[in-house]
Amino acid sequence: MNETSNLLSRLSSLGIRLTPAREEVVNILTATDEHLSAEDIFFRIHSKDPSIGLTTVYRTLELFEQNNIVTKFEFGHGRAKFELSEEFSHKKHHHHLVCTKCRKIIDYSDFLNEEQEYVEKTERGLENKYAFKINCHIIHFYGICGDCV
Amino acid sequence: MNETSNLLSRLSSLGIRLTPAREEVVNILTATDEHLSAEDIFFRIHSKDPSIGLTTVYRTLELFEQNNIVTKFEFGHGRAKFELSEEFSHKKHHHHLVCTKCRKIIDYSDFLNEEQEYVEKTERGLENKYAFKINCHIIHFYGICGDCV
DNA sequence: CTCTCTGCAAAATGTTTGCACACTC
DNA sequence: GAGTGTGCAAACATTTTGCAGAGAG
Repeated sequence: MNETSNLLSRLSSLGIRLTPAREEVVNILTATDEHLSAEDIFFRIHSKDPSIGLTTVYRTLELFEQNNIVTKFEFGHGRAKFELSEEFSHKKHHHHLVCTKCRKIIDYSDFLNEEQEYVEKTERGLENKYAFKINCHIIHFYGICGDCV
Repeated sequence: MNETSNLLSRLSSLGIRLTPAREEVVNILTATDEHLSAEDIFFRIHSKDPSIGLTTVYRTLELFEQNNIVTKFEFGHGRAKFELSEEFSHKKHHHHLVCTKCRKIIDYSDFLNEEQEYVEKTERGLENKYAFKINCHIIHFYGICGDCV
């Protein structure tokens, strides 16, 4: 079973109907490697099916986010970006490298062993010390990319 | 030399005048351990000096951010939060533990050794592989706090 | 006198909500 | 027929900008 059928069965098991709008959002997020904003997604949908509105895109993304189907990132500069959650994405576990000048975002999947070791240790420790149940983590490195120096 | 005089000399070396509004922003950020939004800062200033406007607070924060005096965080939910950069803060190097239910933010300074090892290795590796000059990193752990279970 | 800093009001931006209609079960 | 999903327009919240005046050097 691939990620997409996995996603579709998750939707139906949650009782979330697969309407045309939702299907398009899934398609777009599945097809891209970029980090898209709600408006980006809306424009791409709009070129295929102009009857679908921006509001629906927002509502779909919120619904998906609350069911852990998509993850919302705020990299700064006020516009949230969305990507499929790891479970439904063909992308590997990754983090983000952000150029603070041109705002380019690079996904990197390097150093996962080191990361995992650090993250596991830290998560356990934080859960104990602060009585948290930790669900996820984000790691962003910020800097200036080669094109911007 | 403490952090505050350090900060003041940085401002003057940058040719940034220490106006009353800017001084108040510095005072408030120095005095607090919380993560304040622009509006939070504005309200605190306003109770001391009602003549200072929200616009000036935004402009001051932007100026400070661009000169690495404050760091802007977007934890989600649309409102940016500001804190003094490490160099000027009495707080230790720390990261954030965020409750996704009540939005509480805990600063933690634990596991810094493990972190440093991981971060140094990763930074060096990323700089080489992606031709970046990395300036900083953020690590956020998200979960549900003890009060919210 | 020039340049910086500011407050105010207005604009811009990104996102959410109210409502009426359409569609599904 | 009840409940879900939708588009549109309006509302909303946060942040930014234009402008004219105040203040510093």
